[in-house]
Amino acid sequence: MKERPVTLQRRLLLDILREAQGHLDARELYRRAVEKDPRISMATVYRNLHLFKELGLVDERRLNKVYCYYEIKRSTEHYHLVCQGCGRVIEFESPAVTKVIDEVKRNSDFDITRAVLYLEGYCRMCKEKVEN
Amino acid sequence: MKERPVTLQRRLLLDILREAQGHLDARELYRRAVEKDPRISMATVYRNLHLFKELGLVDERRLNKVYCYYEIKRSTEHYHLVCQGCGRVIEFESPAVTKVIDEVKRNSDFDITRAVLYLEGYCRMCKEKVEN
DNA sequence: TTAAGTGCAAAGGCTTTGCAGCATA
DNA sequence: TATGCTGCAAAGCCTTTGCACTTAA
Repeated sequence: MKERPVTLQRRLLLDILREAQGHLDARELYRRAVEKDPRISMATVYRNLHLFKELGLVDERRLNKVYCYYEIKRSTEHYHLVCQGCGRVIEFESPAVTKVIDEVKRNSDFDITRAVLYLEGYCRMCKEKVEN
Repeated sequence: MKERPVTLQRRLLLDILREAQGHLDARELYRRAVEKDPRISMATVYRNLHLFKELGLVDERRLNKVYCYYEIKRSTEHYHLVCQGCGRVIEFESPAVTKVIDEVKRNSDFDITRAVLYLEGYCRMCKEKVEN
């Protein structure tokens, strides 16, 4: 494996991602990073997000938005629920997804490496707003 | 409902989408449209894709790519399998997905309007290439 | 006739890249 | 010291928008 220097910027970005405990987009990650290191640049954010992804440290998710969300990879697989009203993103786990994957594996010649699932809808608050 | 003139461009774009029987991105849709009408512009493609989406005629899918795929809406729900080797996109249906949705509905306060699921992996051909 | 759509070109928004200087190992 | 990273600014891409002209109804 190639040597990768541990720079201050990398440490900072990973710390923020870990602290965030959830999906951040590049812009938000940058915003938080600048608070601690005003000299950090957007290019560094993007370059390191790509690196982290390559190293398997973070997951990149495109929740039907223009930009991506990034989050520290965790041991348990989880999926997302996106509220179309307020944009809130909620995570959930679902053993039933495994069944879907198995079903597809049986019926196709694909080697499945990743399942991307997200559900769109309205959370309780936004649902009520729409009804009134 | 608002009056919507049926323009030549709209007819052409819908025809292409219908013929395609699957996911096209804006660029490819434009490429095919230009063959029949060299004067059509990319702006028209985008404007009409938005319109079709709004009218519920097409579905917009972001299969973890920079751009979106568009496809004519069909009666049966289906999902996508994307090969990370060659980029091929294969559609599949899965009743098991319904179970996942029901599960989430029961466990959350969300009103779910749409499920986005796609699986990534390697098709048989690409799998073999990787192994050799 | 007239409201709506189209083409063109320019601008937007997110992301990538070239390059010179800087930092890690 | 040498390879690799950073900041900056410019460029790339996909998508949207302003405006004058054209078209469907």
